[in-house]
Amino acid sequence: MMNDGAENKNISQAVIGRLPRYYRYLGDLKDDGVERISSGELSEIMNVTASQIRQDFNNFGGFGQQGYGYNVEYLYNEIGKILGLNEAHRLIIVGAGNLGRALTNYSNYENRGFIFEGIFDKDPSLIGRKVGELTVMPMEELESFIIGHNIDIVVIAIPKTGALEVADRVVRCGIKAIWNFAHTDLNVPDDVVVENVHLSDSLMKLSYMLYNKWHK
Amino acid sequence: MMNDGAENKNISQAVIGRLPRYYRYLGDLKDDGVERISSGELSEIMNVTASQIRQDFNNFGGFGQQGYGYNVEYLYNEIGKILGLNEAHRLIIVGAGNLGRALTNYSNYENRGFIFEGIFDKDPSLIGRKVGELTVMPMEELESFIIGHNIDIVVIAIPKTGALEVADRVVRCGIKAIWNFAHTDLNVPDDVVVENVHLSDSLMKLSYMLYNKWHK
DNA sequence: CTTTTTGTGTTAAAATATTAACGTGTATGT
DNA sequence: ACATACACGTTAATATTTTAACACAAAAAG
Repeated sequence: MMNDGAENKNISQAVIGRLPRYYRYLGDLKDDGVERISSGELSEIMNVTASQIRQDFNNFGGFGQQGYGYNVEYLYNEIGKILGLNEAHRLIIVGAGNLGRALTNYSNYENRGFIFEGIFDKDPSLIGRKVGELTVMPMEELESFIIGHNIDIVVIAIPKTGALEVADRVVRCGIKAIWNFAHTDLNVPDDVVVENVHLSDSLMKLSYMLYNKWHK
Repeated sequence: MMNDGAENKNISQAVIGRLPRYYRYLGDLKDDGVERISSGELSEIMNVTASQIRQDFNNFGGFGQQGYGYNVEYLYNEIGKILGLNEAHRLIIVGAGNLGRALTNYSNYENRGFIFEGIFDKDPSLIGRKVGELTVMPMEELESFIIGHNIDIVVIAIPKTGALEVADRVVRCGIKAIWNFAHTDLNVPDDVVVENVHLSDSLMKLSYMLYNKWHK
């Protein structure tokens, strides 16, 4: 039996962090034509415990049925909704360097629903250049573009010098979500969410694990 | 008083994940000329509890002194050693697309000690092209290059089709660490460590948080 | 030199997260 | 139609992580 849908329950970061992975595996299963799956089967494929899977889904009310399991397509769609993928997101990228250009192209392929509307840089020699289907714009137009194009999410892909200033500027325009690739932490108000992708940190973690393989 | 250095203690993933962030803040403090710092001061700067900081460092034996705190430079160096940054790492990138090219340049600037030795692609039209100081090589030369140049770490920056095969190939050459940007999980032996950077997952997490800001 | 303050390493307590156990509803097979 | 097996949601137990408390060593002050 389903409960209230748990809209006002406090979902832990641990659970949220696992949702995209569920979504990915369920998408693959769907593409393979799999119609139903049990927590036990999924647990084998994903290398997690069946208990954790049921527990995680139950945070949002539970999507399965006793004796049957989960309908793959239904579950896939429900998790998509939880992740906010039913609505389109409009993004801009600040920084037209290698990383900014890579993200423009990469994410357009992989992520339906995340639409890259513009790319900015302060370097005059880059302005006007094409990046995929976009044209690099000067930083002066940042604020007006955000407001005029109803931008949801700002991607910061510039060195740490300048990242904090850009964050301040976009927050003042009402931006509530920042995808931060700069090598620093941002200081933003409580109602603004930041997802950091610190590539150096990730590489250091790999380095640690390489030299300490005996732990797991 | 310091204990044995805790070489054989089992360090949790939670702690390891925080080490690079400590390293980053300590590096900044060092650059600012700060000589000593207490867990209390550091906790304010980093927005974590002082207790956690002391607990984390104590996993490795503890680096501070009562009544004094921590010597910034010493602590910075010690954490660097723990992360394996005292030794040079030789990397290659598989995939000379936008992301692969971005990583080549990005990481050379940001990360001393991680040396990019080569870049590979299966697309004939890319082979021979310059990426920074490197020249794109064909996939046929992958194995011989890894062995000949004593490569430590392989970066996978290709679409998920092909990623598993590349992982198999490099593991057969004795590679023990993979930095994986492909949109899939790799299946590798137990003694090989994989650090995943799933950008789509990260973006979905941001999307979730944007629509569920009330959970902290 | 003695006293007071500082701030660690460490132990204990509280909070979270994960795993296991189980009762019950649904599907499947005879 | 009935019995059996399946597999969920849920509760309970275990394990891990985080936070708080404290005893004592070193530094600073008097």
